[in-house]
Amino acid sequence: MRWSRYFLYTSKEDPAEAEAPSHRLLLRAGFVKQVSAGVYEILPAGWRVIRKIESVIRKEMDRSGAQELLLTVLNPAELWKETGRWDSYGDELFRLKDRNSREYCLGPTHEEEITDLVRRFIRSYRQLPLILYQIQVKFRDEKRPRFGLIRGREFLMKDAYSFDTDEMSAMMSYETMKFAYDRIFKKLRLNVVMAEASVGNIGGSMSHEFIAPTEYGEARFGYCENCSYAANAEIIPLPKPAQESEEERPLEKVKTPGTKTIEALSDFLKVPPRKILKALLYRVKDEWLMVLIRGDREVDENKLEAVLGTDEFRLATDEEVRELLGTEKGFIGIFNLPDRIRTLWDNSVHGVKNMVVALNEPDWHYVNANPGRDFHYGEFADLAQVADGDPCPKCGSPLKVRTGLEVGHIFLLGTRYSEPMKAYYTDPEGKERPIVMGCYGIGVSRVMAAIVEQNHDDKGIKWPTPVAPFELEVLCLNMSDKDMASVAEKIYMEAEEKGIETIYDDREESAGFKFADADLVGFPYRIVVGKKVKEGKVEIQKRATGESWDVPVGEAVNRVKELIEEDKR
RNA sequence: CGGGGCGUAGCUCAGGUGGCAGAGCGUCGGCUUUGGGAGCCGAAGGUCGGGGGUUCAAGUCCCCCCGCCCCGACCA
Repeated sequence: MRWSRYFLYTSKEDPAEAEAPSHRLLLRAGFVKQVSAGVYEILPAGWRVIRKIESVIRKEMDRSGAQELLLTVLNPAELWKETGRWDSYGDELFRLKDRNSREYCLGPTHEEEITDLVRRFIRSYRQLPLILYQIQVKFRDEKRPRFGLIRGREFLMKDAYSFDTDEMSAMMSYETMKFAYDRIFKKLRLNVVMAEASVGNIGGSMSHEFIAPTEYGEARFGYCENCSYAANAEIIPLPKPAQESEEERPLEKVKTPGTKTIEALSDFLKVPPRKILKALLYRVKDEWLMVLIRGDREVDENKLEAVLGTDEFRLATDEEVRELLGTEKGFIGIFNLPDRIRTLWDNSVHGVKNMVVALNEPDWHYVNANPGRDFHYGEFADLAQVADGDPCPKCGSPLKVRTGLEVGHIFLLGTRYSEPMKAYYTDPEGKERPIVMGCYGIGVSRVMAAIVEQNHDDKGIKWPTPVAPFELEVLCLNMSDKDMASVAEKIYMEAEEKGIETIYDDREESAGFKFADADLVGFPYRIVVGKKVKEGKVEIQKRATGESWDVPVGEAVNRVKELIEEDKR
């Protein structure tokens, strides 16, 4: 491909709206174009990357026995009503009506449609197990699309679904997919951690997330370097710590003017945050709940949701705190509580001695409050966000907690969909049984973003060879120099002939301009044709490492071919 | 959905107290230049996000709406 004819237009300046590196670089280097919030066009160079990612996925899915098909984007509402998700999916579902007022949605995922398809063809245990998959555009009307391709409202996804006769067999399908995913991410040169995850709304009994560690990420996960445990932070349990052995000091009431935050109170009293009892008032449906947690801890609202069994809760407003407790936020405590307030004590509070506790009186705190003597614990629960250094639930070593991007997620669904949709098969005894399902997703467009997040520097992208839009760029530094241009042309033709995916920068631009563009767009190898052609030499440069080699003109293409093949192994 | 920021040329942005619509980059034409986003000359390019209002006069002040980004909540 000649760059002078290629639909690839870079920009010298960072786009104003982008912050995350992948968002910024994919826009600036001309891979994608934004249409509206969370909706992107994928331009030719970007599409070449996507197609390579897809082909890696296809190869591994096919190899594991899965069969590709293509479901519809337009889903009839009836199927979604069968599983109850027409209502429970909420505003995230793009809904529309046809000219006859029949209701549809744009598929955000395809459990309903695939289950409908399978129940029409699968009748016998002899037809199972079965794994079907597709690569298709998905629609989710996210409340907050973010970071370009990382969280879009329209995005590409590979979704696979497994169908088995029983839980045991389903587990084997699940394991098969786990191995396939492992191979896929390795081939994509994406560093991922497989983490235990919660099943969430989709339902089911077991789930793992494949998280690519990145600075800009939405998933928090913890992992243990000692025993290789890894899990999404929201499901890592934190036990009650042991009782502190500190001697109990006498209770004291202290004036603490204006100390509305833990930080301010800690500074004022010269007491570490972990010695402060933090109290948060929640509105849960129509009831009140006070959560007590150590001052150095944050509430993980996913854990709170799991404990409460509902997501219908929020923090109380300033007015509600005033009305109910007669105090201000920052001075909420456990004393003189109205009976109708339920309390939940986070495990972290257990055993802490000589705490600072508010008493629902603005500008006053107790210091040296002790359990048993000055107050009594209530119901304990695990509600705290996991932090770096918390103990591994398997072996007790300190965990590392990081952020990342969830690029894949697999679920053992059980009969969550087959049961309500009556997807049954007949077993060898002639009895009807529900098919046991699993589902397996990879965010294809998000994978492209994740690769950029993990492979870039301040100049631009460094595409790993297996997913690069072109493997080689031939860069002619001066198009008006006849010798240079003809050598560059020859090298370009030779590279194409030898099956190297090559882009030839034949644009009439200055050397600096072309180098800067080459770094930005990030093709893994380039052959620079410059002044050294006079000595019969050109320069090979490797984007990932910055290495370069001067080689004779006649050897350059073969040398690059070797390097590329090595990378792809 | 709550909080914050922004919307002016293709892109990045400047335009106190209301008074002729601007710069750099990019584009087009010409000259010159070619190992790290070159230089000079010239040109084209705008419903100032949209609507309403105040005013002799609105990019600027007021009201309503829309869009985009960031934080939080939410999220297979």
